[in-house]
Amino acid sequence: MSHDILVEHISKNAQLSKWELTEFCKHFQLKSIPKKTFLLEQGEVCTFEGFVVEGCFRIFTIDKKGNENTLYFATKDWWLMDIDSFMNRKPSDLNMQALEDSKVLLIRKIDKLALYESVPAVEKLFRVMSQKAIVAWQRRLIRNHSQTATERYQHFTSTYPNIVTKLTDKQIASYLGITHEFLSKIKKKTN
Amino acid sequence: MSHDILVEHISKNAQLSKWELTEFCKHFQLKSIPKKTFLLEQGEVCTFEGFVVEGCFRIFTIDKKGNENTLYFATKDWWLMDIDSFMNRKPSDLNMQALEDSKVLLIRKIDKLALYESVPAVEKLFRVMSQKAIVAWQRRLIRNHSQTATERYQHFTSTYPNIVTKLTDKQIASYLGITHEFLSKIKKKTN
DNA sequence: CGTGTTTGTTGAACTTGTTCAACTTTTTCC
DNA sequence: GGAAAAAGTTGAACAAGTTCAACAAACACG
Repeated sequence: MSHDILVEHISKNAQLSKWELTEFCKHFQLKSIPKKTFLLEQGEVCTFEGFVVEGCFRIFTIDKKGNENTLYFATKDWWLMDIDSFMNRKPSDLNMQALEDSKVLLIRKIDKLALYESVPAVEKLFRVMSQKAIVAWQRRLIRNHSQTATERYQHFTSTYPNIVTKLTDKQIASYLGITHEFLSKIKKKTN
Repeated sequence: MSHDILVEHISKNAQLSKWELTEFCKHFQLKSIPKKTFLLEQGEVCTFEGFVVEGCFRIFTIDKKGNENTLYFATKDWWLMDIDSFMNRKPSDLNMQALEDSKVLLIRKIDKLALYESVPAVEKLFRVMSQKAIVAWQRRLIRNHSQTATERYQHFTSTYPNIVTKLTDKQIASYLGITHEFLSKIKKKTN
């Protein structure tokens, strides 16, 4: 059952009682997202949070120059949210697109907010997960500053070998912050 | 009184009752940190969290190649913490150094953890602050990928004009992820 | 199954940013 | 106030990464 994956995931970040787990999970609805579909598109207000059960998403933004910039890839066990848009009801800068047929557990904003009130442990859960996320973002920034594109590519492929297989080189390049032509040259050299 | 600054700051992120505010604040001790002093040094385990009341800190890491990489600068109203080290009792990768005579409000880890239990609103407070921080880290990453060093320098100086005046060009360059020689050339060109 | 579209490759010229070294200016601190 | 140290400047040679264009390979889909 898909909720089991969610339960297992959150249990790594906070201890919730059986009742709390049930309360938490019951607001999440399973939804199938076909390949190439956008779960969220730049300009829309994000009114949900999602947890990937199956498949893969790319979260990216398109800047003024028209370049795609990939923030992250989300496979099983990753969260999909645009915090800024969700919190402040503002149009999102992000696109969330399924790279293959996928399944997500979705919670509506109204239910999420109610959950914070009715199950205080959910505050801790998201506090802890958010703090872990900060650490990850900080580390990625440091890597971007201290490593070459080649090193970053190697780090990415060795850290996420199972995600890499689902991606095109173009998508990987937009995650690393380089052109896909240059990634092609990197791959040639390191072979 | 220095606690007033803290109260004002947290009130922007969560609504705490008078009692909760008092409970929260009473665990913070004011400490003066002379210029150039390290509040935390790479390799130590971080057992506190700090809130800057006065002065300025630089939070940076030194990588294997010996290069300094500045994560952020913290002036009045900013938090000082190494989440990873604090949460997981692991040696920190970070240095927190006062750039001028500074004052911080410090809370010990043991008190912070107790506070999460005794004042649940503190969970929400740090959940909200952490989520805001994630948004900021994501934005910075996108900027690093989509903008040139010149654009990033201009963004930094216009976003933090009051911090810039406290910094050397070397420190700014290490924040932008470029060499100080190149920053010097950028400044010459844009004049 | 084939054809149109997207993805990947390669090279040449170019831009951005680095390195090193020599020098000047500013700050530190006794 | 003056010597030493740190920070900033500049130029030349270099390395990393981009751009554009042309072509090849892979994939999508009616």
